[in-house]
Amino acid sequence: MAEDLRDLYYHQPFHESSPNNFYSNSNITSNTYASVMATENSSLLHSSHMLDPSFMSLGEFLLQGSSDHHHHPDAIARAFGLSSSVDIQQPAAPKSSFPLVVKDHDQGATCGGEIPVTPNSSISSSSTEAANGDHEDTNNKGKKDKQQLMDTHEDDHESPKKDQNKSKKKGEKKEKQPRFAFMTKSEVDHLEDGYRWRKYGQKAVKNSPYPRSYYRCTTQKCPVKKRVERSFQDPSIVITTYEGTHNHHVPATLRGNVAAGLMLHPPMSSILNPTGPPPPTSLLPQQLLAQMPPHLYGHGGGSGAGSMYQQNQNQFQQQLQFQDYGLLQDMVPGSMFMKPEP
DNA sequence: CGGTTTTGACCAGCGC
DNA sequence: GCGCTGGTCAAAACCG
Repeated sequence: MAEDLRDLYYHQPFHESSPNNFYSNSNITSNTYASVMATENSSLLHSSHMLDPSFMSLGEFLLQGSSDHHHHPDAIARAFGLSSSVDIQQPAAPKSSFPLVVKDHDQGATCGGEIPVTPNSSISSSSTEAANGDHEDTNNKGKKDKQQLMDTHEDDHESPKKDQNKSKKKGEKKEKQPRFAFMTKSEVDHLEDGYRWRKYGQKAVKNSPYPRSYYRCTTQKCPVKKRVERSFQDPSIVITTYEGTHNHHVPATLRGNVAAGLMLHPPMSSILNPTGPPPPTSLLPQQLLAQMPPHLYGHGGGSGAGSMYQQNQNQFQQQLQFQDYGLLQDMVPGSMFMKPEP
């Protein structure tokens, strides 16, 4: 069953469209969607609902009523490695479409981002690897092992690369890091999440004009990495994959900004409670912001620069002048898909 | 000048 | 064994 689920999840087709200048960090689109696509080692995966082919959108998930204990909000926090609970309300979101996209903030009409799915369709390209979990599960399994080993070596400081590789034991298995991916409708690839990231690689993606970028948390000894790539079938969609759990708090220098950003960002509030008052601050832990795809709470910038965040914040404020954030009314099924343990 | 990004090279795993 | 691919390294370039 898990395999079926993964198959469904991993074979999300995307609309084909022409590339755009997704490298531009200067623009924030009017559309920002966020969706969680997959996670490993997540307690959420035990929910029988996740086995429903219709799946559940992030919005649905987040907003699942407390009556459904399978989807207690705490599970979300747990999924993100958090501890705080969230008061979540039931959305009136359709369940028909798939994959699901949570509309973050948007100018209303252009709530595209809804990605129709053909059950038998498949994504052959690794450009969708983040969404294509069997890729990650198979191809990356060994690579992740290597990766972790290399990471640990990094901490040791810094023997030549070849020595690092030589010193690796083949049999050693890397501990599986919790991982989750998000689909985001955004022109900005790398979005501010409160943590500082350093780009350490970029690779061309097979069958895609868009490269995949590799980032590592700059905090010492923090193992968290993330990959950012753009869907080649819908270039407006960014797929962000987080791997690992931060072993530290959000960098202090960014906290204020992030927190401030939160206050200014209706999207998150709307997601949690579309019609009601802003949620209590306790509902928006920094960790949640940091661990969640940045897009869920608005736009962020590149690799953790405060200036970038400031820039985005300004842009967001500009958006505020024109937008009505009626998030959940327009919410379409999103893509919070929890990838079950194999 | 320190931190970040870019980018070509390198390596391991996998399929054939 | 070979080629392909994804992931990472690390020197150079870039930037504030």
